Amino acid sequence: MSTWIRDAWIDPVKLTRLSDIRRKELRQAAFAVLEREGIAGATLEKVATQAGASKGIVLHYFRNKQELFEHAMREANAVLCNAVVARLKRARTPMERLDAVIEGNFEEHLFLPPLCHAWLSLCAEVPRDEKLARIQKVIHARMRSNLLSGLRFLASPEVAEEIVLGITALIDGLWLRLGLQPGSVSREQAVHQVKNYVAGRLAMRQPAPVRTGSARLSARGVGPPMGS
Amino acid sequence: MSTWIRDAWIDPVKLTRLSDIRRKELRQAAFAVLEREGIAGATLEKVATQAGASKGIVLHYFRNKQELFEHAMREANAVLCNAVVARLKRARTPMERLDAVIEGNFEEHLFLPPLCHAWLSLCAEVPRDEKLARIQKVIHARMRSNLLSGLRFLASPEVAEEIVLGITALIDGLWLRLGLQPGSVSREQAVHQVKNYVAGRLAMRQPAPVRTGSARLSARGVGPPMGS
DNA sequence: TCAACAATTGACCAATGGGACAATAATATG
DNA sequence: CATATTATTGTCCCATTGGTCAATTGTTGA
Repeated sequence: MSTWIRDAWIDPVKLTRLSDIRRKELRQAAFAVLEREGIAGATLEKVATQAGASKGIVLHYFRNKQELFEHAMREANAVLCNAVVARLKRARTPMERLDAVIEGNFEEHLFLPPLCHAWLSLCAEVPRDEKLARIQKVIHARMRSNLLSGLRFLASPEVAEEIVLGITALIDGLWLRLGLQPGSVSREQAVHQVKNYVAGRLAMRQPAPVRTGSARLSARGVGPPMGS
Repeated sequence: MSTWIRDAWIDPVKLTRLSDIRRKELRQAAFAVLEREGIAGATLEKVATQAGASKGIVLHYFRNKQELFEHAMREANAVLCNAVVARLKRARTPMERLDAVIEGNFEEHLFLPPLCHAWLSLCAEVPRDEKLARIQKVIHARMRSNLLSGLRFLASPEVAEEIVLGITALIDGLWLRLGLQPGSVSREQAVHQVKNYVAGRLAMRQPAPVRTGSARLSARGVGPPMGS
C-alpha cells in the first residue's frame, strides 16, 4: 500500500509521473477485483469503481481488458519477487539462499487466500493469453535461477535441476492448497514442508553420477557470490 | 468415451435413463468447453453447441450455469479418482498403495494440458462457489484417505500427515506446471518426482518422537533399504 | 490571460449472455 | 388410439459488457 508510491517519488525523473501513478492504481484495483470476483466477474466497471474512477479512465490508460490484467499479473509478481530478492540479499551461504527463496515465497503478509485466488484466476487464463504465458515463463525462469544460485553448490547439476522442479511444484501446490481451503496450511507449515523436502532430497545419495566437475564449495558459507 | 454409457446400461433400474445420459453428455460438453475457453468464455451456448443441442436443453437439465459446472467438476474428479482406485485394488503392500495413488494421479491419458486447464479454471472458482468448495473438500479428503491407507504403515501418524500434505501439494504443483507450460513436465518425470519426495521423507529420521505404538509393518519390499 | 494539452467523465452502442417460456415433437402409458 | 409425460427447440427479454467518442474539466506554460 505504499511501496510503489515511494518509487514514483524518489525517482528524480518526473516524466509521466501522474500517468504512472494512475496506471499503478488501476492495475492494483484490477488485482483487488480479481481477488474478490475471479476472472469471470472482473469487469471494467468494477475495476473503475474499485479505483474510485470512471470506466472510461481505465481504457484511457490500458488499451483493453486483457492488457490491464496482464499488467496486474506483472505487478503481483513483482511484489512477491521483491520479497524473495530482499531476503536473497541477506543470504550468506548457499543454504541460506535456498531458504531465502523458500521463505520469501511464503512471506506472511503475502501468503494469503485472496492473493492466491487472484493468482489462480490469472493462471487459469494463461493458456488463452500469449502475454500471460510469457510473463509466467519469466516468473518461472527467475524462480529457477534464484533457486539454482544456492542449489548449484549443494547438488550435481542434474539433481539440482530436479530439486528445482520439486521445490517450485511444492510451493505452487501449497499455495493452491491455501486457495482451495483457506486455513488448511499456515505459513510455518508451508516453509517447514519445503525445507523438509529439500533436506530429504539432499540427504539422498544421488542416483546419477554426482561428480560433474562443477562448482565445489560444500554447504558451508561462501559469502560473496551474491551479484544482484 | 464409453465408461459412463456402460453404467447406464448395465444398471437394471431404468428410471430416468435417457435423462441421465443427457446429463452426462452435457456435463462432458461443459468440461470440454472449459478446456478450450476457460471459465470466462464458457457460455451456455457453446456448451450446447459442443453437445450438439440447443441452449434451452442445457437449462432443462441443469437449473443454471453454476450447477452445470459443479457437475462437470464432479465428473472430472470421478474419472481421475477411478484411475487411482483401480490401481489401488491391485496394490498389495503399503508402498504399492502409495505408488498406486501417485501413479494414478499421473495416468498418461489424463495428465494432459487441456484437462489441467479446465481443472484450473474450476479451482479458480472454488472461492466463490460454495458447492465447488464442498466438492473440493471431498476430493481432498479421499486423496488423503487413499494416501494414508498406505502411509499409515510407513510412518508415525504425525509424519504421515505431513507427508500427505507434501504429496498432495507436489501433485497439484506438478499439474499446475503442466498447465502453465505444457511439455515442461512428463508423466514419468512427475511420478519420479513424487516418488523421490516420498523416499527422501521416509528416509529421514523423524524429527518428532517416532514411536507412537502405532502400526508396524515396515513396508515389505521397500521400507528399510533407504535407511542411512 | 489564453491557448495547448492531458485527464476524466458520461452517454452511447452493438454484442452477448443467462435465463424464462410457449410451442412443438417424441415417447411412454393405459 | 388417446392421453399424459418428457424432450427439445427457438424466440424473446433484459441486464451487462467491452469499447468508442465527443464533451468537459483541470493543468501547464508562454
